[in-house]
Amino acid sequence: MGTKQQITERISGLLRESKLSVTETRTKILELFMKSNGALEHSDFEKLAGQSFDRVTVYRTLQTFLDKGIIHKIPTTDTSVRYALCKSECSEHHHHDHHIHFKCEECGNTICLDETDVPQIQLPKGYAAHNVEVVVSGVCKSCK
Amino acid sequence: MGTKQQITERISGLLRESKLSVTETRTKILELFMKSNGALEHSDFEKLAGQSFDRVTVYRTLQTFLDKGIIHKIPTTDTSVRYALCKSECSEHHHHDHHIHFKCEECGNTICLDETDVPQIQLPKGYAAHNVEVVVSGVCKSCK
DNA sequence: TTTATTTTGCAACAATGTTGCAAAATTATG
DNA sequence: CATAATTTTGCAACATTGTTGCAAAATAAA
Repeated sequence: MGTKQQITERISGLLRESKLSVTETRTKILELFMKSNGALEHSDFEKLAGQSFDRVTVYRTLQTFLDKGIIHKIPTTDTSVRYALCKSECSEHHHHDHHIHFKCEECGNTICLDETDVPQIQLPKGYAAHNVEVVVSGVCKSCK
Repeated sequence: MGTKQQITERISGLLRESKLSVTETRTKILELFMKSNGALEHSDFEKLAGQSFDRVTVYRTLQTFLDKGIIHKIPTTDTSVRYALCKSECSEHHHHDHHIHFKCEECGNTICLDETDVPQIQLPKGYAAHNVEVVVSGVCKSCK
């Protein structure tokens, strides 16, 4: 993962590429994403290392990251919203989230399985598919 | 779909099978599910034909139906929760929702595609799959 | 360093979901 | 069919989650 220094520089670069000011809140939130390899939800951000950020700021920051293609949402069956970092192929105008998500029933973590292909779905006649979301639930590697 | 009378009887039977009292609220909500072939969200129920039901009653009714395996939830990327009727194979203890969902970007409707197979997903080693949720978004038959 | 722009935090609000409890409706029993 | 036991409903009050406007603070540009 690199040193703290390297990560901070990588984050600054990422923000500048997206034409966003490099601020403390944004840096901390991106750090958290990089540290955790799973998906995060809103509440994970408020109790952030040491200091606490305003709820409103967190909402706006996540929305900004979504708009710029830095993060993406993962579908859930409850009212929570989960976010994960996008891979480099994503950009503001072209989203490319073609990977599946795995939710562990034991630890509750949701992770992106980047190497697993999204299957081709044979839809009935008359339907046009633009995007396919797959969420598999079960037991993950670590909980087995 | 049968006459109004037949539908009412079918609903009563369904409720009694699940050991639930046959009440007006429950009947109306199940009628709405049967009339609409798509998935419904909470707000669809409150403005229900003629009369309006208490929000709390609707929440509790939907939760009860979920518990009994009469309806199931459909994953979304926002905070809304969508519900659809289960097929007959579902029961209180064994859920069998192996069908995919289609969300139309034009009309906003979500429907269950019962005939379309859920694909086999090849997970990385160490992962055990219990359930696979697939939501395809695009343009539906009617909106094309 | 100063100015212009962007971001943050607060307050206030809106929407959504939950809990306890008494009244009403439904079901079970004699 | 009438009454008792049980379940469900609706209200009030509250908790949680998400949104908007605006002035102060932080960041970027000159």
